[in-house]
Amino acid sequence: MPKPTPRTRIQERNRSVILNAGLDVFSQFGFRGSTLDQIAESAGLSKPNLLYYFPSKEAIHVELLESLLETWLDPLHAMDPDGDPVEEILAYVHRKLEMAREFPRESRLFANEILQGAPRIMPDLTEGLKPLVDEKAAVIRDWSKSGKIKDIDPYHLIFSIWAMTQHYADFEVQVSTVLDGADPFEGASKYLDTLFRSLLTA
Amino acid sequence: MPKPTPRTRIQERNRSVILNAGLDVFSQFGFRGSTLDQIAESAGLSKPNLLYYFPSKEAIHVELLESLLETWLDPLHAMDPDGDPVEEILAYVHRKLEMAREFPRESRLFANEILQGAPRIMPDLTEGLKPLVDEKAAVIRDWSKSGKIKDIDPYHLIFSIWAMTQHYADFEVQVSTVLDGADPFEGASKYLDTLFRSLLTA
DNA sequence: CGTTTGTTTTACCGATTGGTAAAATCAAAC
DNA sequence: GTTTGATTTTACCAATCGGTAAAACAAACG
Repeated sequence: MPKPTPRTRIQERNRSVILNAGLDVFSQFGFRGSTLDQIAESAGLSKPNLLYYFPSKEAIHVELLESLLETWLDPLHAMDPDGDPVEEILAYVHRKLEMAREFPRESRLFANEILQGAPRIMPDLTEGLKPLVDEKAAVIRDWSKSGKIKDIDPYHLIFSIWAMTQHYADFEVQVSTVLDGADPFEGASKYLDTLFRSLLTA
Repeated sequence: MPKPTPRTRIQERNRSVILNAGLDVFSQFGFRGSTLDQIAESAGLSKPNLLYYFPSKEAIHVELLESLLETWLDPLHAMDPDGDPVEEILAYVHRKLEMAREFPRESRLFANEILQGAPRIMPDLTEGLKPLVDEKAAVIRDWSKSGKIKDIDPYHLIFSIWAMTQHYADFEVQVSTVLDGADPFEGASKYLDTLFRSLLTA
């Protein structure tokens, strides 16, 4: 157990304040583009005080990334092989879109990490994400083979769901510039429903 | 004319060497995460020698971004209102996917800039990208109204094309981890063709 | 040759980087 | 209310940051 549970309330509170500030900064500038001073100011603490709660800049980043990936894969985990194929896949789409709306910073943190070559999260990708995707891809393939949905590549289906839902979080600046004030997620939800429904059932 | 054409061959060659190195570094680490020393080493030049050809780190970044956006919007520009709607849209998809394969660094450079809030390219977004998207969205809307394609939100259609094609460049590490060696673009081309064809014609 | 122009290197600068030492302060238990 | 441990601040450090000055070098040209 390398991370003993925080003892006091102050530790609990300050650690979460720091992680929240770190999420703000890392999600915008990536690991190398972020500074401890930025995070400290955003957290309302002094820099040495940050380092009283975390041993290093990297420790904050790693803790954010690791707690992220679990949450990130939950919706995919929830895809039920025994449910109705079309509704299961569409439910996954909507859950993923909802996460992009609720946790845009987490989405951008992940995007930054992947853009930089996943130096800190690669092991979790091969040992956590890949097996899960393989498992769910097999489920989707079975649905295709048994004629319950159209015959499509399950991997690219999953990629396309990731790409389109995360796009609304990661490229929010661009999206809202083009839409000029309108709420992107409203329209996105309807559009994605139509898109994937027509793909799976046509 | 703030940028006089380079006079000598050495200038022409070194400027392009520097821009190429800058593209390597900036596309991976973003503006703030990149250093002049990194770019200099990647270019095989000394840092002061870099600054002989470019006045600052930012100047390299800006020049990369500006020359990028033109190229980036070309495929959308090429969408012909008088062509066959389905084929025009699909041609756009394939052109965009081809660009993601040929110019993944440019895609990641752009992604980094947007992730960081588009601090250096926002004007070009509102003055260049938005009007073009509005124009093409109107074209697509006309196609919908006249029954040539199904009734869909043209803005979200365009977003989805961007998201899915650029995903293969921006998230290349993740994609190739999951696919484990297979060429992503082969399957992506077929999948995207099926996806958008069924959306537009079903 | 010498001169001029273009190019590269050496040496350096102040500011900021991630991180540390240790004193000062605070909080809670005794 | 004092003692003990948790917390915060002050002062600092070596390394790296973006950038500059100026000398050294190279090339073209008369």
